Formats: sequence, C-alpha cells, structure tokens
Amino acid sequence: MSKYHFNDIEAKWQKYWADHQTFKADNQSDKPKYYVLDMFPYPSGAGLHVGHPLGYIASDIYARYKRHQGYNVLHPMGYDSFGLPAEQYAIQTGQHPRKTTEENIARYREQLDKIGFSFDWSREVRTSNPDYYKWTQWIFIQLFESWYCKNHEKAFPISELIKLFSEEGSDRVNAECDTQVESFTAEEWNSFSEERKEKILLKYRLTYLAETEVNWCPQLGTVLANDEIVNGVSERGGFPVVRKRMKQWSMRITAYAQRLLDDLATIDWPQPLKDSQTNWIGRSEGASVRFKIKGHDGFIEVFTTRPDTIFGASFMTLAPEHELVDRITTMDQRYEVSQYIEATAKRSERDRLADVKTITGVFTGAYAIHPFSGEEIPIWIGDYVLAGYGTGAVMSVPCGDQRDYDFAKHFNIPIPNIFEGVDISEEAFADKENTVIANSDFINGMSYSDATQKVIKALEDKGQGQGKINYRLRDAVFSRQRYWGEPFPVYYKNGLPQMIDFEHLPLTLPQVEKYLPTEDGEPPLGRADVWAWDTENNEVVGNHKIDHETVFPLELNTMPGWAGSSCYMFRYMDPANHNELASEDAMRYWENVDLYLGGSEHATSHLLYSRFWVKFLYDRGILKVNEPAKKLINQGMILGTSAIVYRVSGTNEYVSHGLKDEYSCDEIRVDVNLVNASDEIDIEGLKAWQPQFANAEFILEDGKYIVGREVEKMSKRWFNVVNPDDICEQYGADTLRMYEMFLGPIDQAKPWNTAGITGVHSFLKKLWKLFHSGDNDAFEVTEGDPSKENLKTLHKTIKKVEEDIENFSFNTSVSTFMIAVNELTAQKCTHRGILSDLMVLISPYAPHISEELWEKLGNTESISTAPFPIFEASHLVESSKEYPISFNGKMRFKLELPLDMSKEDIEAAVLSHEKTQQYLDGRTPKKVIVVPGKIVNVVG
RNA sequence: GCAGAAGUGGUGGAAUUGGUAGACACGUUGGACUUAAAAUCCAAUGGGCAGUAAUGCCCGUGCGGGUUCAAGUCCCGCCUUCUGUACCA
Repeated sequence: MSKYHFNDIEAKWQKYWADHQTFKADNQSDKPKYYVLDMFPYPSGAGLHVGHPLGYIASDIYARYKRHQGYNVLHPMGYDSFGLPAEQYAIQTGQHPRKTTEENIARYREQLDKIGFSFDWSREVRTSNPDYYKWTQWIFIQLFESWYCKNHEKAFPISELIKLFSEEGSDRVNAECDTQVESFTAEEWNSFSEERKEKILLKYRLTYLAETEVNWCPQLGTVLANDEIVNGVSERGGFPVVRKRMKQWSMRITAYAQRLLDDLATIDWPQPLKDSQTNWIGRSEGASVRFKIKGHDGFIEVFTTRPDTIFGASFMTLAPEHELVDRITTMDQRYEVSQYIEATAKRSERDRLADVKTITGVFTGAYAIHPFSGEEIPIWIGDYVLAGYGTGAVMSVPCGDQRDYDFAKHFNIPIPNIFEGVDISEEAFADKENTVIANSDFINGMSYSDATQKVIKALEDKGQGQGKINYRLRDAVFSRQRYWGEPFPVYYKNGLPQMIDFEHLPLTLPQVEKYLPTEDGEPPLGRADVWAWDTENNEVVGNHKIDHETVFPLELNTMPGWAGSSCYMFRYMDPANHNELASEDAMRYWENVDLYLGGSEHATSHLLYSRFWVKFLYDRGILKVNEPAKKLINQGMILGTSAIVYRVSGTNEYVSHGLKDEYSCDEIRVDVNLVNASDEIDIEGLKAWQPQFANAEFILEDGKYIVGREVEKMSKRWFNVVNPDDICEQYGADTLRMYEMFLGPIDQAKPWNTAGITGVHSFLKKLWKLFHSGDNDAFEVTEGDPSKENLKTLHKTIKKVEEDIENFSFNTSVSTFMIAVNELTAQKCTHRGILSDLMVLISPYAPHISEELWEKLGNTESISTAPFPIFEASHLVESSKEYPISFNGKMRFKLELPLDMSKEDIEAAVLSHEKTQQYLDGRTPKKVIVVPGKIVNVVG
C-alpha cells in the first residue's frame, strides 16, 4: 500500500507550505540575498495554459536551488491587473472590470498553487489595487516635478530649474526640453506671471502635456504606443490605426536614450534582446544642416548621416506634415500641394506601410540655397520622408541614397555623381566605407570620415550646422482614453495641470455607468458624475460643483499598461508600506532583481520603460540602483499543436487526414483534447463537443479518423489550449514541472506535445520505488557506509546538476536524475545518506515527492531548508581508464591504462602494444599525441 | 532590406577548451508476466556492407571548400527556416 499517490502527496505539501509560510522572505538576514522574479501575468479570462508556467517553473527551480545554497531568497508573484480585455468585457456586459479581474485572479491563484511554486504570497501586488497604484501615481508626480540637465546627464527637481531661471535666465540652462522654448533673462523670468511660468516649465518637465501626433485607433477609441501597433493595425483586435493630433501626456524618455544604450553593457541580458533595444533607440551620428530658403527668412533644418555627400544634394524633401510646407509653397503650386497633402492624410498607417514601392511627391515651387555652392535646390514634398524622424526634412542626395535616387528618377530630377570611379547609372552608391569624394569643392579626394569632419567644421564656421546625434526613440505617449487604468493625479486650473498632494493619494477610479467613450469623444471617465477636485477639502466631488472657485476638473485619461509594471519589482520589497514606495532599508538590502524571467515580446516595451523609470528614480535618489534587473532570461513560448478536421465542401461529411486530397475540403480546427497521441480523434466526443458535428458523417481510414496538425500559438480561438490542471490531475505537478523542463532548452520556442510525458512520470515512480523496495513496499533505508559505486553515482550527479542549474540547462539535469536513479536501482542502493542527498538535488524540480520522502527519512523540517550537497571530486577518482587509441585520427582499439601514468609512459605502452605494432608494420610513427585522460593518437 | 538565432536518427533533444556523435526520453520491434488488456520489467533500435557468430569495415551533424593527427564544434563561401525590425535620411 505504498504506491506513488501524487495527488495526495501534492495536496498535503501545498497545504504544509501555506500553513507554515515556508517561503516567506525576511527583509533582513545574515544570509546573502538573492532576488528571483517572474514577469507578473495579466489575469485573462481564459486562465493559465501549459505555456504560462514554463518560465515560472524555471525561476522556481532556481529560487529553490538558491535556498538550498544558503541564500535568503525573494521570490514574489503578483498580477498586472489593469488592461484592455477586462475593459472590453465590461463594455460588452456592463460588469465592472474589477469584478472580472478579481474572479480571474482567483482562478489564476488556484492554478498556480497546484503547480507547487515557492512564491512568497505575503508580498503579492496587484497593479489595479489603489494601495499599489498610489505609488504609480506618486512616480508620475515625481516625473512632473523633475527636469533633465544635459550637462550633468541627470534628472533634478524642478525647483532647481526655477532657481536657475530666476538667477541666470534661460540661456545657460542645457536641458532636455521641447524643441521650441523661449529665451529670457532672470529679470524677465521674475516679472512673468505665475501662469506664464507654469507654461514655460511644462516644456521642461519629464512628463509633460503636448499636442502630439498620435496613433489613434477609432475602433478602440484610444491612442496606441508604437509598440502596440503591429503591421499598421492595433495589436489587440487588429483594427486600423490613423494619425491624429491630440493633447496628451508624454514621457521624456528621449532624455535617457544614451544612458539606456550605454548601460546595456552593464547588465547580463540576452544579446538578441539588447540588440532589439539598441535598434529601437536607433542612435545615428551625423550632422544637422540649416538650408536657407530663397526669398524667405527661415531655414530648413535637416539631419543627415552623410554630410560628406552634401555637394550631391540636388533637391530637398519635406514630409507632407512639415510645418514649413504651407509657408513656402508658391501660388502656382498651391493647388497641387494641397491635393497631395489631403491624399496622404487619408491614407492610414497600414496603407502607407503596405505600399512602399509607389513613389509619390509634389514640387512646392520653392528653392533652398546650398550652403557652400550657393546653388538653388528645388524643395519637394514626399511621403517617403517621415514627419516623426529627425526634423521631418531631408537633403536628398540621389547618387548616395536609393530612396532619393528612385524619387529623382521618377520626377526627372538631376542625379549628380560625386563619387570617384563609381557608376550610378543603375542605382545609388551607399557604401560609405569605400568612398572617394569627387566634384565636391573643398572635399575632393577625401574619404567618408575626413570629408564628414571637414564639412561639419565648415558648417559650424558658417553657423549653418553642427555635428549631431539623432535617436529613433520617440518620447512615450502616456495617455489612454480608457477606463480600466490608473487615473492621473491631475486636475486642471485655468487649463494648466496641477498635481494632487501626496497625502491625498491614491486618487481612485470613479464609478461610471458605461465603459465606452462618451458621445462627444471624451474618454470613459468623462461619464463620471463625481470627477472634480475640491482644493479646499482635498477630495473628489461632483462635477456640478466645478463652477465653484475651489473646484476643478480632473484629468479624464488614464495611464497606459506599462505604468504599473515599470517599478513593481521594488514594491515587492516592502509591499505594505504606506509612506514610501519601499523603505530605505528594504531597498538597500534587496538592491534589484538578480534573475528576471520573462518573454522576449517585452523587449522594447516593458523592459525599456522600466529601465527608464528606474534610472529616473535613481537620479532622484529614491532607488539605490539604476537598472531593474542584473540578469535576464527569455523563456521561449510553448506553442499549441492544433488539430484539424476536413469537411467536404458543401456537405456535412468529414474526411480523415490521409484521404483529404481526394476531396475538396474546408479545414476546421477542433479541440485538441479530443485527440489521442496517435492523432486519432474521439468521434463520439467530437459529436458532443459542438452541434455542427452532432449529425456529421465521417470518412475513415483504417477504421479511424486521423486529424491534421498545425503548430501555432496556443490560443482559445484555435482550440489547442492544454490546461495544466488536467496534467496535474493525471500525472501530478512534479511530472508537469519536470516534463516542461525536459521539453528542451528554456529559451527555445517549442510545441506542446504530451507524447513524452510518460517517460518523466515513470522516472518519478521509479524514484518512489527506490525507497519502497521491500517485498511489502514498506519504506526502507539502510545505514552504514555507502559503497564506492553509490558515492560515484551521487557525486557525478551533484556535479552535473549544479553545473546545469547555473547554466540554466534544466532539460539536461532531468536526464541526469534519470541516469542516477537507474544506476542506484541497479546497485540496489537504499542507503540513507545517498538518498537524502539525492532528494535535495531533485527537490527544486520535483518538490512534493522530495518533501514526502524527506519526511519519511525522519526529517522534521521542510526539505527547502536543507543544504545543497557538496561535490567531492575524490569520489569520482578512478585508478584506470579506457583510452581510445587512434591512428591518424581513426579509432582502432581501446586500452585500459592507469590514470597516474605520465605522458611518456602512456606513449611507450601504446607503441609497444601488439595492435600498434601490427598497424605500423615496421614503420616509425611521425608523431604520437597524448591527451591525458582522453585519447592517444598515433600519426603514421 | 537590416539585425539576431538555428539547421544533428522516425520524434523532442545530448555532446567542457576541437578529442569514441546520437546521452536521456518518446516512438517502433521482439520478449517476459497475464485468460486478456493495462501497468511493469528485459532486449534491440542512425544508414549500409561482410560474416553462422563473436565481430569487422565503410558512410554519416543543411550544402561546397579550408585549417588540423583529429571538426557537429574553428575559418571562408552558399542554401533553408524561425524571430524581431523596417521608407530612420
């Protein structure tokens, strides 16, 4: 009666861990600290599928391993619980998103608990809880109260900027700010009205209100960030996105572009992830050049990475949205230009992306003056120039840039050649490394780098340009026209934003009757009746009081999804603190995340924004560290294996996969849980599953209906979701944990496939049997000294498992355990010491069975407090080894030799061996290569 | 187009610094136990050739070259697949 009853064992230990708070971490300890974090999930209505826990299992193994190694481990979990799906559901059903969110969280928790994670649930955070988003609002206020000084490359309190303005005026301030700021003296500043000062400061704050061109999604009724748009349509829902000018909150992340780039060198993150952040930031070096406009006072400013090609510029191109277009267009061209602008504005982002081949543009009638030659250069408008990058204008050098070349060819603009010995009759020459400049006045004969320096110097002397570094990274739009997000702690007095004082936070979400935008296009908060701020009593009051002189309207937008997730890793350190984000002591102790696990899809969103906020809070002395995580691992996605049945077109007949080519069929995806490991479907189950199959006819092959397979993302809509609860029920959590690791390397994407799970499950059964080897299956261990063989198996395993965990090769350590248990079974080893060490090795992977057997071994404390066994090389020492002997690299025979032999002795023994003599047949070998412990190679 | 990753049996995948390729598992085949099935256990399993057999030999890590006594691993040139990104001046 001692079968491996995993269900009972797992329930027992999960209860034990919860009752004893086994994994609660202390904020102080003599032990070294280690912080292991998973990216917290959005609790969706679909619940967890087997793909979600992959990363959690890996991080749990590492956390448990670190506890065995004697670390004080912080391993928390929480929920990123603001988000669009709950809001969409609320719009459809009228149910408050808080309610569905809480239900989903309860379901997630239940599922997570079944897998046996060692989370410290006492530190749980939820981004939608007012106690939590109070701190998101607080960080927003800190950003509002700060400006970025470029001289110090650091953020400072806005009060210091005010001091600078009042003492020195604006000209000595070198700040990251809006492109157009006025210049004033200290006297002027001091004479400005408060309102005027406020307006000026808003251009310097790290979060600011600005009229910006945004990605507007009409169907969702909201603005989207660049990373929420995929192929020109919204990531959620796939709706078209158009460009629109709106007043929005923005974050000055561009101030941190260079530091975000530089500090990548200080963190141990995957190279592909660093590369995508580098690309996203998009640093490029070049020059900013100001071209005079014929007959006008102003300049056209352009950015170019090729100042060396300036003499090849035969036209200028402005983006259709460029502010100068209207001013410089001549009367003759006015009609044509306005037609063109209207046409391009109508095109959605998607059309523009889909159709990059068509060249369109129009001449403005105006001319720019070349800064050196003085030539007149026609100014065109073209939609291949993007308003959002650089200055929205380019100097077009058709001989050196393919897009300019194509544009010039299309409109018959001259293409002067400024490269020596290069043929440009077919295409542009863009190879700057192999360039010799010609036809270019004072830079003739120079290379790219020499010419670039020379041109920049000459531009500076003329006051018409300078060297410049440009970034692709844009400031992040921070407003969303949604209900289910953090409200801004902001009210408006005379149209100017004011922050609510810290002691009156959190500003909680008001009740609304519907979650849709209002009829006149305002965000859902525009529906709230009680959404005004009374500055006298510092409380939220009804909108009808707004005409009162102390009551002002509150911000109607809410914050984007990334607001709540940017600094949550610090809140876990001290989640119940009402006075600080986290206490000084807690932050000093835990520093930042030592190991962070999550998907690579967050590379240019969460992970970039988080780094930005952490650097900002570091500048302001709130955080002690300037990066959120020291090491990061991206776990690969687990994909679904969809099952497909084939309906003969226009009938209710379904044909098996092998026969489908004989018919004209439609593919229909069906529930994968109806299909067995040999791809055969349960026909009765299918008939009961959906009404359309109830009366279906099936054309079978060999008496079976075989489905087709397709590997794709695991999702409800493909009916390919596998629920971890079912696996736990059937095989147990320990099997699920080990099998998910066994599937392959942690960072690789792989399809879920239950076929191999029995191998891992039978390993756990064998492990159980190792302890229950007697005739009546009673638990039995032997005492005394372990055999040499036993020790060898154990220490081989310790070494391999330790290496594997340190390298995050969790898949190979599962194999190592299997080998160890097989060997010990063969050795009939039931030795207490060997087995208890083995249990500690296995417990990070299969914690429940380990706890149970650990208890049976007579231990009273949880196995999680047991020290990791120490590897002793002496147990692996052998007296002799079988050497492969090769001739010219080809293996000929094996020879047993003592390990302590010298190189020379090995060589002599090999040469005198009869098989060597046979092979050499009287010849003398050229060389004998001896690799001690490995191989001997005789080169003839 | 650009950047990154990867190509190994029927399948998932192993192979320290170049040193016996295919660990471990699935699957398949055969056997044991059983009235039978399930479960469990044992054996075989990259391909080919020779041999009654033990065994021996040859070929094999996407393709073509190279370095080396020795290459899945290093170098050069290709092909294919995946992932991210894209009119970025």
